Amino acid sequence: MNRTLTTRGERTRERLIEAATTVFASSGYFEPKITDFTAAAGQANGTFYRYFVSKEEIFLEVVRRTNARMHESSGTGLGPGATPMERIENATRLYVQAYRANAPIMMLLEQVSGISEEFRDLRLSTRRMYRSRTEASLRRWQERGLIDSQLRPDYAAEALISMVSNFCYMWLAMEDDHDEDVVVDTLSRMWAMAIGLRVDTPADVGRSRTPG
Amino acid sequence: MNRTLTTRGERTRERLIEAATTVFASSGYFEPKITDFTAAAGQANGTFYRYFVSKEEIFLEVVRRTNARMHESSGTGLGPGATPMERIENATRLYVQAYRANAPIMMLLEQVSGISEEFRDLRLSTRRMYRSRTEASLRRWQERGLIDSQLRPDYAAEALISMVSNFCYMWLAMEDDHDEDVVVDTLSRMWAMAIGLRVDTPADVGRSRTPG
Amino acid sequence: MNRTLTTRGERTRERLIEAATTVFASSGYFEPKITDFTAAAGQANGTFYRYFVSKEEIFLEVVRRTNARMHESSGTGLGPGATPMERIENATRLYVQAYRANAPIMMLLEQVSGISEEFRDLRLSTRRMYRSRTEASLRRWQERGLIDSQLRPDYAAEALISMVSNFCYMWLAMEDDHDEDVVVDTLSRMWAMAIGLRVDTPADVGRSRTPG
Amino acid sequence: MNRTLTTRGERTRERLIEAATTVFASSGYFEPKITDFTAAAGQANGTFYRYFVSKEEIFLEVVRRTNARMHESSGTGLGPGATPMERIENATRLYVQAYRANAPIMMLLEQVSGISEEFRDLRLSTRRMYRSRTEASLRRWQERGLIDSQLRPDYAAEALISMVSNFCYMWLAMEDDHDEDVVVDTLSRMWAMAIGLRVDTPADVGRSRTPG
DNA sequence: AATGAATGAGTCTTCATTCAT
DNA sequence: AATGAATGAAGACTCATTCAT
Repeated sequence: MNRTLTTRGERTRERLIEAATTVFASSGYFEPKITDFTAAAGQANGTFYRYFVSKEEIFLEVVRRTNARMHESSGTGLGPGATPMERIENATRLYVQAYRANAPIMMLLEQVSGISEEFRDLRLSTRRMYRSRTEASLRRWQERGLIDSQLRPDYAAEALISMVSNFCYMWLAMEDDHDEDVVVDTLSRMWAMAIGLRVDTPADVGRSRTPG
Repeated sequence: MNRTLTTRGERTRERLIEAATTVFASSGYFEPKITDFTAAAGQANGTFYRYFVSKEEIFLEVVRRTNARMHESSGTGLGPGATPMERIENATRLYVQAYRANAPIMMLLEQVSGISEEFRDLRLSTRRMYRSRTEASLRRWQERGLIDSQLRPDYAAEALISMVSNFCYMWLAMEDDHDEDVVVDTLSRMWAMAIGLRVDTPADVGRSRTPG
Repeated sequence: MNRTLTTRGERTRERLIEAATTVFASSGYFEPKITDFTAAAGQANGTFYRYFVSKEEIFLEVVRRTNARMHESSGTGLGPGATPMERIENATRLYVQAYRANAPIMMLLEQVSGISEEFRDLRLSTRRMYRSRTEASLRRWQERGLIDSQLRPDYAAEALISMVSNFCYMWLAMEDDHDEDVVVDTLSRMWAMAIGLRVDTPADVGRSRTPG
Repeated sequence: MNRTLTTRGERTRERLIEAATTVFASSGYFEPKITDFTAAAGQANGTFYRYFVSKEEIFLEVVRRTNARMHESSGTGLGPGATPMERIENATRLYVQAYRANAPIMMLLEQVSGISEEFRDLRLSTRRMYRSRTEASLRRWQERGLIDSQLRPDYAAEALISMVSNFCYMWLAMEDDHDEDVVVDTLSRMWAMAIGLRVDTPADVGRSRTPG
């Protein structure tokens, strides 16, 4: 296979990737046949093999692009003076929005992550990014005494990412009809409280009943 | 197909299900062929069709049994005097243990839940049970003023189940090497804190540093 | 296989044949599986092989009985003084009625006669009987100068049997809605005329227009 | 499946049909497997499915072509001045010859006409053509007073076609050794006489012996 | 570079037949 | 004699991949 593509070749390859994204999104990973991609791209079946060696390969390309979009969306955009609560809310909203925007492929990746090392790594790549950022924040906030010092940042980060990502997954996969603002508020609040960050609560909750 | 099986037939069917459980657990849903099940059960290939019409059907049976085991394991066994914290810890431990015990099939179900309504429903069945129990508890505790009254119990329950179940999934799917006790302690603690339940914390955490 | 059957065995065998007759009649020769016969007879599948070695064998038995019924129905019942026309009408009516009564199997036999020597012979057995009777009648009538002397009795007999039998076949196979009396009258009249037998016709028909 | 075929594809399809015609003719409808067609056409087994979805479909195509040939052969080619007797003889000869030329498939069609609506319709298509032509002729001749006015043209046409077609079928199916000229003469003569058309007969036949 | 025809290995599925009870 | 479970050969069909144009 010739590795250097002409402009025309580049365009054909691009079309195939776009077609595959659509096809994967609507039919999952297993159902589509090679010819579904070429048909959707308006190409002959033999053409596929000029650019990809297998369904797996084109899927990897599709996922890589989705991952890239997820990464792009995760920049905080907050100044250095932002409070932890602001950061949590901002990160949660960005995650929820990015997940929704890329839901079909993200969910697909979730499902196929069990079938090979390579898929698992791809699925982990985005998660690891969120997890390590979260862990770093937790450490910083623990050092500053802002949150529960007893939590292990690594475990806690994993748990928080689980909460948010799996909530989104179930929400979108199972077609539950949630309101985005309520979702973001609830997840942010629980996130903050789970790590012992001070959150505005009615004075009478919990603590007041068990006066020191 | 004769629906009433003899003892011998019952035993053969049972063997096939057990074999399929093993095969699914180690090879996933898509890789196994019908003959893999019959070979593992020491039966001729045609025998499969006496008891099942397709791979999907035997998988459903395998999952139903796994779900049943998950349900069985979820009884709390705690007396009426147990505190919320005790209940959370107990439930978390039971869930983590049940998940570990049935990990291969639970994870598989996670992965195939996208390929058909029926699989999705089966995957939801266990989740729904946990979610509704959780939601009921949250309502009760809110009524008694023990936890944050601002949280919507339905969203919060979904978030908590997400946190626990997806933590387990990632832990076991990605072969992270966690310690069960730390997992249970961390998840229980975060669960409790996330809902505003009073948790033993060092007196200086959070609240004291950010005085109103 | 034990050849001498007990009374019970005899009954089972009989049930299988009856069931097979029904099944063949409604589903043709190729569609039915061995288990269809046993199921229809209320017997276990293995039982079939105690009495028959194959579907072909039970079919032969079914056809033999049908053939026997066709043979029984073909006796004329007319006295020695009957006229040729009376004999033709009687024979035609008996044939048509017998064919109708045994239509499903007769038609089936028609269809399977191409698949083996044995089936062909069975199909020919009834036809041969009718043909040789017809041929004999034609010869007799030719000797008596009652009919066209130029016709070869063998060919003519074949043609007449073809006319009647195939008319019945198409009638019943294609679900044309004919009236039995009209069928019998038309076939009898044409039969008689075809062999030059004097038939009552309006004086002006044919002959009168082309006076010698 | 791409519906527009290239020249190469067209040729392959054509080869398969020709091969199938041969295979069906010599082995009947049920015996041949898909691979028999492809092997006979020098093609790989998968190739079959590029052009046909099933054995039934290729059989239908084979029969359609045979029917087309039967239709083509049925043009009389006689001028407007031809006598009814000439027309009957001509039509009979053409039918007998066409039947012989396409005997294997015609006989096969006869046999499979019982297994599906579609086959039955195809089998009826040729028959219907002959029957309606015959019926039309009979009506015309009745109007002109040339033949028996008591016969119902529809029943009579059916009977005549039965006589000719089933004679041919038995002749060729059962491998009787008939002489084509005798067959045509006999059938034509009987056809004519059956409808009361004046036929050259020895003056002493029938009528004279049984004086009113 | 693109096409679409051809290939054939890999599976599923049926069902006549045998076997153990 | 009867049962129904088990067997496995036979054949259909799919589809990734190669090939000729």
